[in-house]
Amino acid sequence: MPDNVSELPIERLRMTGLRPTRQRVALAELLFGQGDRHFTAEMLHAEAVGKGIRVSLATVYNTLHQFVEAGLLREVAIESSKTYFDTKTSNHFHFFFEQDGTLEDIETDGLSVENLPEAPEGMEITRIDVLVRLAPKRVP
Amino acid sequence: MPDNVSELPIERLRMTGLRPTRQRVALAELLFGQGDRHFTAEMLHAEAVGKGIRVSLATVYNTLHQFVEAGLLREVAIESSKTYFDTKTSNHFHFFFEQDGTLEDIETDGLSVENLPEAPEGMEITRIDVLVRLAPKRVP
DNA sequence: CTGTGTGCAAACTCTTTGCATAAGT
DNA sequence: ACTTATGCAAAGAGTTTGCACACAG
Repeated sequence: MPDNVSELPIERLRMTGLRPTRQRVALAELLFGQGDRHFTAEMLHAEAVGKGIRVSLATVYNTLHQFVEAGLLREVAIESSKTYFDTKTSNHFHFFFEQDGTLEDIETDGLSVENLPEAPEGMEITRIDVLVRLAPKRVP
Repeated sequence: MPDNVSELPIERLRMTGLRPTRQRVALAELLFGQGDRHFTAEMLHAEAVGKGIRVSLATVYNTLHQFVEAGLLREVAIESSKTYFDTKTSNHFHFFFEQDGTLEDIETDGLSVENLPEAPEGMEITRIDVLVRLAPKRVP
């Protein structure tokens, strides 16, 4: 497993035209090695440094934006001072836990928005973001 | 109309327990005098100053947060460095124009999200935010 | 009068940038 | 070699805070 797993991100980067540098490959391995993830630049930087990867916060920011541009990541719209990213780029929705500010994918199969009005003249819909906000149920 | 219109914000503020100071009344008049509005703290501050209202940016920030807490305003979740507020507090959705970063209410009574999964154990849904992202239609 | 609100400037957080150095092809 | 990426520190944007003064009740 450790043999070819490290090759995958390199391919992925090459295909997007990004040079597979040490830092980019390491970050890609962290991000795409496991299941879907939600995180901020600082969270990823801390994780990388914690695992002995030498990378600066500025490079993490640069890399994340490059990944978004390349379609490997997307940003999530929440009202927070921090920017959240998501490794799942296909159209899907999120639970947002207000208590701790974490995100979780909504398993989406049948999910849809009904009775959406027309896009205004000359505009087209590029994406629909749905954020379902959750709080601990208070006992009545 | 110009007679009692200026009284309304005062009532509104009293009911929420906020003292109707000069600045708060002036901001409330700007916000609730017309139809629904979407704006940032800086936008509102600029508008107020432009109309000769003497108020500091810090007070605008404080006031907006107090209004949110009082239920007179709500924040809108978009991925932007700036915080957007909305004078319409009832549940409704938004168009987001990616080109210029502006917001618009979606006029719909029938709009709904279908097949939403259960909230996780012990959690309840506090709100559902839907953001329909629009870009200029490109000619095929 | 008494206590809350305001203004200002400084502090803070998150993010971006400029430039010399390092690394990929 | 040639070009692009990285790291660092400093700058930048947006927002919050602390404290003296002002104002509403």
